[in-house]
Amino acid sequence: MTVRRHKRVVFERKSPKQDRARVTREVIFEAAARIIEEQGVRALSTNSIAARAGISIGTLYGHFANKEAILVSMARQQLEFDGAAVLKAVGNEAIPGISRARLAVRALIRLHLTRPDVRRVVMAAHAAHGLGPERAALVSRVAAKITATRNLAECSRTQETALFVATRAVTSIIRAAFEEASPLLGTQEFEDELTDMVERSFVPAALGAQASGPKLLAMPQYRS
Amino acid sequence: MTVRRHKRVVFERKSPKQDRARVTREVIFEAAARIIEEQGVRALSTNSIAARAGISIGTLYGHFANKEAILVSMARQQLEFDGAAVLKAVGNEAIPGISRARLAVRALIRLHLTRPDVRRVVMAAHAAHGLGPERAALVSRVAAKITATRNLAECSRTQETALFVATRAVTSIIRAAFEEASPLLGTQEFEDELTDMVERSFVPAALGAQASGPKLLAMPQYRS
Amino acid sequence: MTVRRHKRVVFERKSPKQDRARVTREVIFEAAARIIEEQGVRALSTNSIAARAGISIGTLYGHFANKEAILVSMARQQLEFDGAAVLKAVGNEAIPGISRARLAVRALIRLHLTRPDVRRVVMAAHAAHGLGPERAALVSRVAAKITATRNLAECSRTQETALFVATRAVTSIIRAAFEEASPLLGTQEFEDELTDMVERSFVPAALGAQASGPKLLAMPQYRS
Amino acid sequence: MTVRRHKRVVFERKSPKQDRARVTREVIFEAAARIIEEQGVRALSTNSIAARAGISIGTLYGHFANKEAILVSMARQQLEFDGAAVLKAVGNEAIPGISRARLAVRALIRLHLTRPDVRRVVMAAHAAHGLGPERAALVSRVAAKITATRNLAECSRTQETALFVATRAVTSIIRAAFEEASPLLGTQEFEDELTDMVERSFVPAALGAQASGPKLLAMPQYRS
DNA sequence: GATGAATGAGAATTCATTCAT
DNA sequence: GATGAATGAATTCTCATTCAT
Repeated sequence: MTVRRHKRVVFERKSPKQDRARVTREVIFEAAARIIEEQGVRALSTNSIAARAGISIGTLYGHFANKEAILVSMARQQLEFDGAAVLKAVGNEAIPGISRARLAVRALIRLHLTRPDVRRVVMAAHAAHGLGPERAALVSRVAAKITATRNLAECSRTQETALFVATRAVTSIIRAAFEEASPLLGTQEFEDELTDMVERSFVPAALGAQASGPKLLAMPQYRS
Repeated sequence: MTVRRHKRVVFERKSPKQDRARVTREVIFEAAARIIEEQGVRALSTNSIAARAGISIGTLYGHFANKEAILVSMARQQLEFDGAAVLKAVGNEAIPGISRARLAVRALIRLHLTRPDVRRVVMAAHAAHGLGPERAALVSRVAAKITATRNLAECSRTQETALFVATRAVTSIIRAAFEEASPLLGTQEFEDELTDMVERSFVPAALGAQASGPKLLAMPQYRS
Repeated sequence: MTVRRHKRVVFERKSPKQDRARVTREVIFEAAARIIEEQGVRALSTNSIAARAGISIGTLYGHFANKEAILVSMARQQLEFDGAAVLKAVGNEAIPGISRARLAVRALIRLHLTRPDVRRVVMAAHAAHGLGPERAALVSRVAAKITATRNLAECSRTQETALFVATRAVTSIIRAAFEEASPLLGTQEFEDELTDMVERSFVPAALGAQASGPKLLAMPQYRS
Repeated sequence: MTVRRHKRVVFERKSPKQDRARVTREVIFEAAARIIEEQGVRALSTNSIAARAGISIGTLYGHFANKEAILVSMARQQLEFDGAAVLKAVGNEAIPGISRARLAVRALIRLHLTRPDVRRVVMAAHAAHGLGPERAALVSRVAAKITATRNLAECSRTQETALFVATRAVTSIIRAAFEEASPLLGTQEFEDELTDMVERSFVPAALGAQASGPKLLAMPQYRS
């Protein structure tokens, strides 16, 4: 009896118990996603999720503290997945002649094309919990990994601002296109435009400075 | 007794009935806004709105069919206001040396700095009701009015796509900055970056082609 | 000031004021009836009645003390109308060979075929207000008028019980047929059966005794 | 420890779960009945029922979809009970000299004497849900069981019509007597009259034809 | 750890009725 | 007498969460 039951074996990544828990969580996620897609957010309740997942409401609460926790968890999983997907797409240098920016934009558009309703709902929950900074951090981390391979020093503006604007431009515009049910979504033109936007943000300093011209008068007193 | 009470004065624009209704609606809007700001969306209920507005729940339902109708109405009012504000800002040529793009961006940032929580909630309700296209139409209308005074023909891309991307870039990025509670908000740098983005979108074809030429610093990114 | 205002002049059947009030009441009745028929009792509210009648809710309350008063009033009018209709039908001796009982049954069936839903609702309201006895009195009065021309003395049972059973049998069975959406409604057979039932109730004692004599085929039945 | 607690005993008809649910339903029924009797239908609300039943409103909704479902359920239970009661009464041949018709009539009157208000309300709800045909089917089934033991073939009219009229006559007249608070209720005379009516409906064909006499002129076009 | 009946605060909405104009 | 905005008690029903089994 050297090895205790329930004790994780060293080379085993996850114990059966943990695996089972993970499966249950996935089942819950999928149930929630289906309800959002098929019946809308208003039909999303802990009871409906449990019923759809084929588990009892008690079990659901054994895995998540409350309803919001489910959505936030889903959002985090999605964010992780998105980050990995973009990194993978960009890292794929197999196709020459296509800029890294375009690869990233393309990957993001594709990501947003799948289960847009679910994405919107879980991200809204994530944001509503004041986790915007968490998301920002993740986006920045991924962006940093990509740009780290290039020399960013030549850029005309602070890396951070440029990064922020460029990344948000792409993700936000895609989201806006969805919310407005824009016919542009899925067109080549849309991809081109976004790609250009990103690339333009990283035009060398000299050119950038020239392009943006005057910028003489600042914008003072903001107020709510 | 030359002038009777209750007698409508000639120059009154609106009948007392309409005015009263309008005032009540405004009172309801303000109450809803305050609740969102002070207690969050979850505390927003028809009962709480009526209580805060100092009217009975019955009166509230006499003015709006349901809770959602209130939010959608607020969103529409806000959109109208936004459009007017941007047009006014751009039309203001008093300050030379500041591009129209910058004026628009500045106006939008200022608009978003006011009651951001309220804006987020009402816009979400507006979008949730499938009114994305309605909003898109309004944005396009305003953008068209602005660009109509410039020669857009020189632009390298379809007017529509360019317009869409440019306008959404600005509004969406500002919104994203809010949701993430970004420290960039309110900085000069942020305004500069957005302004550049818009202006670059409308750089004449030739220059545009040149600008996007290098494409050396591909800067993709990520988001869920 | 011999003649007071508001005092009805003797030879004037109805003052214009009263006529107008009567018209308004009829308009209200018709509005209520239409709502019951078209949208069901649940849609019947003082507000919906006023709206449908094209008058203000305040005016409605100027004519009726409350919602129930409207229905009770409608029921009374209907009962009066029913009584008159039956009496007229029975009095019509133009068609020889048709028994008075049959004429009454026929008239009642026809009455119940008109606006059955409205009838059900207003009669239920009438009964719910404990006005059953009022209705009973009216039915008895009509029945008395009809049978008064015949020699009821020969009947084997108390006039009252016989009357009660016979009249209720007809009206109640017709109503039951409606509530159960019975296919018998409107058939000749149904009329025959009801007519027989009434006539049998008034068969002279001797014959009646004989008829009920055998009692071989007892046919009981059931209902909740 | 041969018998474990929580272990279902072999002869238990129903699982504890089902039993508990059944008890709760009965508690709800009784609470509703009491409110109807003591405070009238207008006091009947889901809240008042739950309170009176000593359960939470949530539990009530866990057992019934809505208020109407409770009443319809009560009506069905009552209909089942009534059918069984009548069959039992008729089957009781212990008392000779009393016709089956009389036994059935007597049973029905007795049934209607208990909780008349409750009966009226639940039956009204049942009918209002368009379940008249359901009720008709049950009545017919019970009537068929009773008459099945006798030769109905000799009857002068279609079995269906005769059955319908006879059964509805009894049940409807009893109900009418209640609604009108008739003093006849509970008298021997009333029972006699109803019994006669039923028996007369099943007088042999020959006699029946004779009794109903002329019936020469049909009654044509009915219309609402 | 799973179960699911029970909970009950609270949300949305209705509607009979009043009353100042 | 007409009007109809305002009232607010009352009603139906939901749903996140708990806890005994």
